[in-house]
Amino acid sequence: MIFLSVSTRQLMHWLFTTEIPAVTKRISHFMGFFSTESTLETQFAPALIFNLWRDGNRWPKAQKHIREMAIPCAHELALQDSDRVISSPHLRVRLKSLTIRDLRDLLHPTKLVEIIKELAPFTWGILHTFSTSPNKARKQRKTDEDVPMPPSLGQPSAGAEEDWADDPNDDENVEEGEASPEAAPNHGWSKDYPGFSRNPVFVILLTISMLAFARNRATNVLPLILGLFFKISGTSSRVVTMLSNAGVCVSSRTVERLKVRITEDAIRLAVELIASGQVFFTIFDNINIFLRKSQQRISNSNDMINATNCAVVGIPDVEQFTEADLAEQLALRGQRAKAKATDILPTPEDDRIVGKSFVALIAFLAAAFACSRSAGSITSESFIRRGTPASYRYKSTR
DNA sequence: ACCCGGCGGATGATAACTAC
DNA sequence: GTAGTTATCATCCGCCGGGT
Repeated sequence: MIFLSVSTRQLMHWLFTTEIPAVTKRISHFMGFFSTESTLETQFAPALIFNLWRDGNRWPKAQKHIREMAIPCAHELALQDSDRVISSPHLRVRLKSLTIRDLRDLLHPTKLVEIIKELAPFTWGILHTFSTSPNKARKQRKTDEDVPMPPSLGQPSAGAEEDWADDPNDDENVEEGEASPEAAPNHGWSKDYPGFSRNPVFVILLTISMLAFARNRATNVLPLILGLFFKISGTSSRVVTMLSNAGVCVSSRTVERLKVRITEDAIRLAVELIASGQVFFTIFDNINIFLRKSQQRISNSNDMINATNCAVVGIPDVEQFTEADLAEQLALRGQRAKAKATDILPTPEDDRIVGKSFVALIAFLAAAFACSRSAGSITSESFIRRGTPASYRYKSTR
């Protein structure tokens, strides 16, 4: 190099652009990846060069420019992440074909965390570094008490996205923490992020969801769940509109459509159960919801929703009615008018059964509670299916 | 190319607030 | 005290554009 009086730049440019076979062979070897080697620097020679360039003690002024070189690569990685996220079938919900079963499956945000983490590892890593790196107070506390912090904090290097701590594998914390932070029974995530008042995993999940929803409105899993949650929590339409514009949730109108859809599905399930021949019972329940004061000057009127809720509950372990029972059943029709108080008077036998049922109910609740503490969910054997067959509005005047 | 999901805006009602 | 403006709500409608 000195003998020929060429600059390093000229030499490097020639090395990586020449067509001379003896040189290209060596350069290809230099650019190759050798997975059997132990360290990255021996696996991939450019990594060795890059790490030498990153020596801030030797070339402090160059560091700024070397980092800037990585920015276009970061953009490419972000675009790849984004493409994967918006084209994933797991993250899109089609309202028209949504069923209650689908919706129940969706209400497990832990699954979403795993899906998005896999689809967008780079973006997740960047946001993780952004949100979980210790702030001034935590750094101070760490030096004072030597509190163990999650790994990967405080090293925002380009390779940091791979080595952050595994996600807390707790079932409902993301959902619970979002729905009712005070009532959440176990803050499982807080042991992974000591000192944090919010679960960073949920924040990152929501961030990526918002970004993807802004780019492609069909990537709507989390916005749909959150929209439903906001709506049924009584959030005002202005707030929902604002959150919808920010990409947090779908519009109020879309939540209305979702409600229509799952109501249709609920009715379908109820009809299915009734038509199946299984023994069932129904519960009717009136609900009266105050909406707003609609008139005060002439009359005192309120707008209310007055609806009747109907639950159809199947009883699995009861013998089905047969045709032979039909005559007996039909003979009962109209007999209620002749009923007397003594017909429904509890007998000692009833008292005994109610007592046993009560004990059994307590036992079931205790078992369900224990189950929910260990497995994170209650699986009930009863088939409760609900529908809202009729709802109507009228103005009540008092 | 076409379907339809989702969005923005309209609608129609009244209470509450504000400027004059 | 009056007139005008703003806020609020559920629901309806037309249209854009993503996805098949």
